[in-house]
Amino acid sequence: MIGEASIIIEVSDAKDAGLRIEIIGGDVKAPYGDDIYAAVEEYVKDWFDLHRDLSPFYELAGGDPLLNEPVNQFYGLRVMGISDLFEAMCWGIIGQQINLAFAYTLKRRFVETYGRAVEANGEVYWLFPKPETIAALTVIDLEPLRMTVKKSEYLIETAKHIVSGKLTKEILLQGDSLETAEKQLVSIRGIGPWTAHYVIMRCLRFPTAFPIDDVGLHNAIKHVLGMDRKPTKKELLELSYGWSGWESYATFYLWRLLY
DNA sequence: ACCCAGGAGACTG
DNA sequence: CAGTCTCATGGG
Repeated sequence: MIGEASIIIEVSDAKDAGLRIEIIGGDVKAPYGDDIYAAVEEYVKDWFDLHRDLSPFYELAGGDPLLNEPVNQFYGLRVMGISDLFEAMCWGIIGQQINLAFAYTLKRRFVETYGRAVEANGEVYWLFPKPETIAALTVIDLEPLRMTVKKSEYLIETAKHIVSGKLTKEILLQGDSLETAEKQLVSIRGIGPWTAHYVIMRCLRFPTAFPIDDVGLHNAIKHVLGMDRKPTKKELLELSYGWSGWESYATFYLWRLLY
């Protein structure tokens, strides 16, 4: 989205020339102005976290028993962003305490019920629902999606916070402090430590964000170390001690092992 | 039928 | 503040 206008883009590998980005549809009409191209380029750079130099991470990962394998296997992988705060928070709320398969089902129902469809090259793309739309709902409206009543409440309340203007990406980023942003997020009903760190990782892009309670992270560690159980909190703290400064990247690479 | 899932809030000591 | 209990719905 650029303002209220949607732009559908396709990103592909241009080999030595880097990434190839093509505008394939949306609300904008060709010929596109330089401002459109500039906005798209910046969006993709933020989305792929291309502004970040990963060499310090690869340096520490090389000597880390947990990260050595995934870093070799997925070299070049970056933490993919969710630039829209509402979308990042919703995805975190939806993903709480359910398996990923069901989480994807719920997200699809949510988006295809309350989002906007945009067609390009004969395919339908869904824009994420706007907070104004969700803020106007009641839990009864969300019943058919079959998420828990609590999740419905959390989504609607989060939408209202954003619509009020008191919760924005810019406000969370004021002070450039993970702790400050976390404190604000956790004060919202339905946002606990896991979701706060998930949002700080995917949307605010702090490489130090660390959803340490994440079950996927626990299972990935169990897998890499060949354990017959998940690691305890104490073991997690010890194993992640060397990740300082790059916790979100360590987590993201370990998640990737589970696909 | 059973256990678990990219947790959070309420309650207790 | 740190543990424990409860919740709610579907996947495997």
